[in-house]
Amino acid sequence: MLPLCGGENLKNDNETQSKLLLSAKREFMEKGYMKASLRNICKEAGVTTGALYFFFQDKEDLFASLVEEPLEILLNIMKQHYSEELVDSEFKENGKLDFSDDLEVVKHVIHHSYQHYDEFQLLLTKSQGSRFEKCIDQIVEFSEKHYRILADMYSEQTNTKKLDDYIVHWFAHMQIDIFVHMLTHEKSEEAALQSMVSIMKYLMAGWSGLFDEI
Amino acid sequence: MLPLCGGENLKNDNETQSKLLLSAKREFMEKGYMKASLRNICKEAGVTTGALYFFFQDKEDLFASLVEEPLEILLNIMKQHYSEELVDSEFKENGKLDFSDDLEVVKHVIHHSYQHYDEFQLLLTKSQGSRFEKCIDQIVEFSEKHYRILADMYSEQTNTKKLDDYIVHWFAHMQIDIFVHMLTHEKSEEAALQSMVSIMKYLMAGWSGLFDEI
Amino acid sequence: MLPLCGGENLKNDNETQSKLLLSAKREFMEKGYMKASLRNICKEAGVTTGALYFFFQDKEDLFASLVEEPLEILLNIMKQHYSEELVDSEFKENGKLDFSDDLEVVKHVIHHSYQHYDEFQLLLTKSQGSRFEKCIDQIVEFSEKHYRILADMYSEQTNTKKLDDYIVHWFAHMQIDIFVHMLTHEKSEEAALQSMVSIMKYLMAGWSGLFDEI
Amino acid sequence: MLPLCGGENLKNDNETQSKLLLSAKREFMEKGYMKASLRNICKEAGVTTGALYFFFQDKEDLFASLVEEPLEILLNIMKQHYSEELVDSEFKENGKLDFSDDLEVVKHVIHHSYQHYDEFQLLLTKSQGSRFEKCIDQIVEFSEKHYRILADMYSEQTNTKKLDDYIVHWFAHMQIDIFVHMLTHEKSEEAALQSMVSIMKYLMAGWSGLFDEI
DNA sequence: GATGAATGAGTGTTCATTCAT
DNA sequence: AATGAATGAACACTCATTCAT
Repeated sequence: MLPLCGGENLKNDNETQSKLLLSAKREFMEKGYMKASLRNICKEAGVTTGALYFFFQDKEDLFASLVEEPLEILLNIMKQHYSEELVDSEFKENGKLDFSDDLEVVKHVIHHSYQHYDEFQLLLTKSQGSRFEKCIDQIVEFSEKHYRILADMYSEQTNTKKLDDYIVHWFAHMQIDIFVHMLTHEKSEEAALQSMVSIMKYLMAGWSGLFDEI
Repeated sequence: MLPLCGGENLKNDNETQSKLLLSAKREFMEKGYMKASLRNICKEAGVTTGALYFFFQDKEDLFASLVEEPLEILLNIMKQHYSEELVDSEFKENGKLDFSDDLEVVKHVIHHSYQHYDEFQLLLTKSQGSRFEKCIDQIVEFSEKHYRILADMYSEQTNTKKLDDYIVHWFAHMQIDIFVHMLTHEKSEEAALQSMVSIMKYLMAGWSGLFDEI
Repeated sequence: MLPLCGGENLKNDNETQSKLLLSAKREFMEKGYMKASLRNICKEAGVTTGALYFFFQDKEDLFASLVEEPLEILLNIMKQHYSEELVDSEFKENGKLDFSDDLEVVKHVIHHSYQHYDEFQLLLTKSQGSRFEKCIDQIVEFSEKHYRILADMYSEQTNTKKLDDYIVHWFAHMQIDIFVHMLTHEKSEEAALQSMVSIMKYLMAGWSGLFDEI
Repeated sequence: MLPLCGGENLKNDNETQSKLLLSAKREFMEKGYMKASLRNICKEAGVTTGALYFFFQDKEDLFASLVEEPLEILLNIMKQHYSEELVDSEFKENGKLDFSDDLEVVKHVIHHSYQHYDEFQLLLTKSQGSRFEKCIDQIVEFSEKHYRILADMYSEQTNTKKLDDYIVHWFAHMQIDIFVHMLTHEKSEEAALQSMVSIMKYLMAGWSGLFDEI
């Protein structure tokens, strides 16, 4: 936390550790968490197994060292945006929900995840067998809470029915699925952003309609 | 040998094989394809390793014996529905796309997949490492082709712009994601059906709007 | 032995057994005794494992059923020729050893072994792991005894030194090696015969010289 | 690391590896390559299976570690002798072929192979199933080329007919067979040498006669 | 910091053989 | 005469992990 040594990330000071992380990233990317071989990671890094166990507790810790921080940051971005959003959340004169903040989050999140493209690939498509295999659920749960609150506020203020939990859950899930889909299929941030935004708009357009349905 | 029982599936006549399939289903369900241990499956079935290899070629064949048929049937349901649909596809007077056939497919598909609940769980969430790990893509590809054709027909008849491939791909993907999500989260067929249908309606409502966007 | 049923080999009366023997020959030829798989032999023969064990005691018995008789016959040919030879063995006026009988044996042996080409291939190059893996030694031993007697007779009658055992052993061995070599490298009986004879002549030419050496 | 002991082979520094090699030699010798059990080798060496795989890639590598070097050296001895031989090859006044160099090779080769007696036993009689199973052919091919050249030189200089390929091949094969035979049957180098030399002389005596035959 | 030797349980798979029917 | 289900030990090999140095 302290900007010692000029603020450089302390972890990367060590060359061996860096080589291991790089090699690990390649191996996990190629084979996925379970099939990845620590033996191989060490060999590719030009380092012995012992060295790996000096820096990392075990296989899972090595994987976590790659993906944990980017995930935490993502979660923090969402947390922060959502709390801000709730504070100044207002409804426009036309009585429609304002999703402009949501689009901001999306942009921010996409930017962050393309900054750490490899790490999010690992997290979203290569983590089966590790403790991160359910990380999507974690993210969903996060945005689900947000939409639950948002929906409740809306239905209170417009005297419409309360949205079913499963609708909210699904909406949140859908959003994350789209996000994952983008990250998996679009190589460039620009393309992803464009697709994502137009799809989000499409989804959000029908959102208020949900409150009128029986 | 004699068709006494009215042509009941011959495969399951054998007790050992049945016990193995049951035991395998439990093991795969619990640990996923890769971490599942054949030794364990045999032990739980009260059978030796050799017996397993009498009935199944290898680990993958054992897994396939559980999930292949349900998957094939699902694909056939989609294939059949889609081909019928295209034949008598018409647009209502109000110029809107008619998704009533799609809803029929969804109902049929959901019914089938809840009849083989465990098998689809295996297929969709436990197949990593087997040749079925990409089966979702296979299903998506299937419905994507369908929506591509549907979209082209619509834009021709209404003189609107042709839909981008990625929009079509996303729409198809989304639909499958919802399906997977339902299957994973809703225990009962009724609940799943209800959720699925209302979400499909929501998605389809905005569909024609896509053709007007820039 | 009795020419019942028209003299047909009784073994081949049974179709299943014949198919097994044929399939076994192919498998042993392709993979050698050890790597041959009984499972595979049965599958190729279109027969179950149990059937194999009805006709044959075990893997070795199956192999023996293919090669034993041809080997016995070969040994008998040698035995018969050699005993005849010793009876009317004489030395020509020029005092040289008469190998014309030996050439007769060679011709007979080669004829027999090309009549059962596959079986001798099995015996000589594919039998490792079975009780026939040392059958070459058996044949060598046979002809060694013959040459021992022949050499002793010669040295007695010509008052030359007695040949060392190792020379006799080597001479016998050499002859068999040549035979094996021919069988392995020459596809046609004619070619083999021609090569074999000229080589034998070459070897035999120097034979008498051995008795003069110190 | 320090060249204390005068550059002694570093491989054998390790005790476990040495024990494994010793145990492996015994097992391969007793059962042959295919039937040898790595489990057993490890047990006899008082070491776990993992240890074996730390030092050797697989079963074949373990076998190769025993026999490869001795074989290479043998091939090199032949290569070197043969190339020297061709350079100063001359024919004596009496017009006979000079095989004195060949005898030198034989002596050298026999000395080398008795220095590594066990390894050559493995190579020549226990290697079936490994990549060395055809190593005799390799050696034959080597000396065959040599005799082909030698024969051609002779026939050119004496204006005699060119020797058939199969005669040359057979002569080379014969020589190697004798060598293998010696190594397999004579325990001591001295006995082997004596036998080998006298047999070689015998064979070479008739060699020039081959050029006169039709 | 890092080495490299070693562990030991685990993997999927193959095999010759048996035996009730 | 032949089936086909079942055995159970064995196989080569891989793995994450440990630890004295």
